[in-house]
Amino acid sequence: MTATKVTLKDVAARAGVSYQTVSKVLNGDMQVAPETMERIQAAVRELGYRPNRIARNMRAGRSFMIGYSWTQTEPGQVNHIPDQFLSSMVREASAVGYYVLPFPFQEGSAQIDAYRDLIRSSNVDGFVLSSVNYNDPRIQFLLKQKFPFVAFGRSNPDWDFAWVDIDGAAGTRQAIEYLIGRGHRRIAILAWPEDSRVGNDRLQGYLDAMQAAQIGIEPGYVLRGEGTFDVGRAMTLHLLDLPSEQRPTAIMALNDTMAIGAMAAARERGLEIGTNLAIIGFDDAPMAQYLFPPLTSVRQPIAEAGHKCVELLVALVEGQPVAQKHVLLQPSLIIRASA
Amino acid sequence: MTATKVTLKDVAARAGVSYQTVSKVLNGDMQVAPETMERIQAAVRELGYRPNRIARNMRAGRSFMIGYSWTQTEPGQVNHIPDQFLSSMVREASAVGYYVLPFPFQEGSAQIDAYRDLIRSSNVDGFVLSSVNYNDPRIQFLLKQKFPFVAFGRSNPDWDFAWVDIDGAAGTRQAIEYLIGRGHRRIAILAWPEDSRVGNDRLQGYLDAMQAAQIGIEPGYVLRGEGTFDVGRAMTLHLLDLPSEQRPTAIMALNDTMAIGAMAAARERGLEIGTNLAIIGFDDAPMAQYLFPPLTSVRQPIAEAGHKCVELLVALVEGQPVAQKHVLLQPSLIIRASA
DNA sequence: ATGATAAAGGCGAACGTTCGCCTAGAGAGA
DNA sequence: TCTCTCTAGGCGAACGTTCGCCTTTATCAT
Repeated sequence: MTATKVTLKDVAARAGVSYQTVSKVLNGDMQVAPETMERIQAAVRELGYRPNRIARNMRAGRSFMIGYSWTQTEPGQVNHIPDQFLSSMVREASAVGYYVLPFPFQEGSAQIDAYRDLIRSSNVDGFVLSSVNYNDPRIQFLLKQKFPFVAFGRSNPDWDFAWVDIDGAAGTRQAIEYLIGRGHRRIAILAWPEDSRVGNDRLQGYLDAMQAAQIGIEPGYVLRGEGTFDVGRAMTLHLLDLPSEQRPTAIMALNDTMAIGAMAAARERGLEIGTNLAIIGFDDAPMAQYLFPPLTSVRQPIAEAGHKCVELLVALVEGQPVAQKHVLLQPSLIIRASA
Repeated sequence: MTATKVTLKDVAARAGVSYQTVSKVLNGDMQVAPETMERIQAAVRELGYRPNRIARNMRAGRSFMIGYSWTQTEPGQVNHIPDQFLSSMVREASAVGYYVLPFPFQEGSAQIDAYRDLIRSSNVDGFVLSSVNYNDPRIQFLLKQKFPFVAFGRSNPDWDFAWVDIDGAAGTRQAIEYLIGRGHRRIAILAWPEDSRVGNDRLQGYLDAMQAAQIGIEPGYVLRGEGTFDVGRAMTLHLLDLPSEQRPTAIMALNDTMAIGAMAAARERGLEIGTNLAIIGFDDAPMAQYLFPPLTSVRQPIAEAGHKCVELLVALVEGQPVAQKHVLLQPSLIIRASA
């Protein structure tokens, strides 16, 4: 209705009280006569008053914003995770009166500068970090600054900070146990470079499951490389070209993109996936269900992770006691036709 | 270094001038002696001063934020578009001194309430809308409020507002012309319900290309339904079960998800995709290249669209003259093995 | 010498809140 | 009647900027 901004003073004038009184009444900080209350509420309604968030934040010395920088998916890479994670954070943040402020991911020292700038300009009350790894400089920096943050993912064990993570080892273990239960013994794994914390975590699940089943780890079955289609395909071709008595009967990849590369390789070698060769991925990308055959994969509770990150961060920011600073969520194996 | 917030007054005290002078100097609004300039800059550097954005926005009566509500991808749907679009907006906004404020998409009247609230609370200076359709209530509302916004997508032709869109008709036309050039005459199209503006736009390209080639439109070749895998598969099964002299030799789908459904159907009928049956999708989802066979698809310049939306919106917000209120971007056909 | 002009910088006010303290009046106990 | 207490609400200040206007001093032409 009114084009111009409605302020507390406008409401106060209409209700016949001082504007500070309106503020207090709306915030429940003051007892007033029922009749006054009614007048104030009517004025608010009629004018369509909403508190000016900027002024409120100014006064509070806070911004009620959560900074979040995310690695954009490189074009051509299949990655639905960031999208889902952000979406879930936005929903949860909105529910508790916060907003998520996404800012561009940057490489090198510019990255820390971006975080520093946001802190100094009072733009955010805290951060959620994703794609964390060993020795993450952002964690180091924020710890030193004593600035509130929550990491989605673990880092160095001796650093003390709040994190939410998905139990990658458990995911892989579940998948490998499933394969073993189906009678597989020669199980290969397409893993990531050693500097990837997530990769090592997921790999550990493989090692654990194999050992628990008393199957020796064949070093030649543990391949490491970047998590791309091409690498997954090349590794699988290598495995399939082993002499037939050494050739694995099942292959697990640490992400779906590699698994899809593995499927392509199997097709090239004329193998029927799911019968001649079992393949399992990790991530349960939306496309997994539409592949031929549909890909068995480990699904991560991404939405819940986003939710937990925000919940934890808000508690930290507001100085509430935090029940548990570490949240480890369990993934689940989605069984389809590929294994 | 300093844990506490550094303000203009701190800088001023150290430089030995009034804090207003510091403000003006930093904003280039004032000439000072070179020596004073040097002292101020040194103080800024040493204290690590950054202007408090909240206070600055308060004074400016603006927030330098762009509101953006996006339909989260339903789990199981393949949609990389929103992710890419948001990422591009964030980058561009950051380059011109703005931030993007994502807020949750809501259904029904709550949706307009969300926009209204953001306006009234002075939270955003403008909006970018995506997933617009005919009679979009958000456009109606924002036009009435005279609040700045840019739509990613067109709506009713008689509404006057700024938009950025991708020329869907041109994309489909290009694909159909390619098919015709390869000798196809019996070309079917898996289209969307009639209430979808985007769907109708893309369909028009099919009609245009067929007419230009003087190929009559076979009504049975134009199928409409939701853009899902199951619908795409069902439609394709229907087409493939036509008597052989009526069976289409090529099928275009208005998105990749339907095209993947079509591929599944073709496989079920024992057809070799790319030789016995040509299939083309739309969107060029990241997975398209990894399908078997890799899917020919129409790629949209999403990043450029995000860029243009922000550019246009910022011009509107700042009252700069806008060269063109309508931007129509051209998609391109990515040819792979499926057609 | 004098007034005009420009350069360098100070000062008060305002943006819209919230917060703490103050006050006018009413009611009540002695 | 006097004081004491409670209630309902007013008032000034402050958050950190930016903006407009004012003051001081030096420079210069007359």
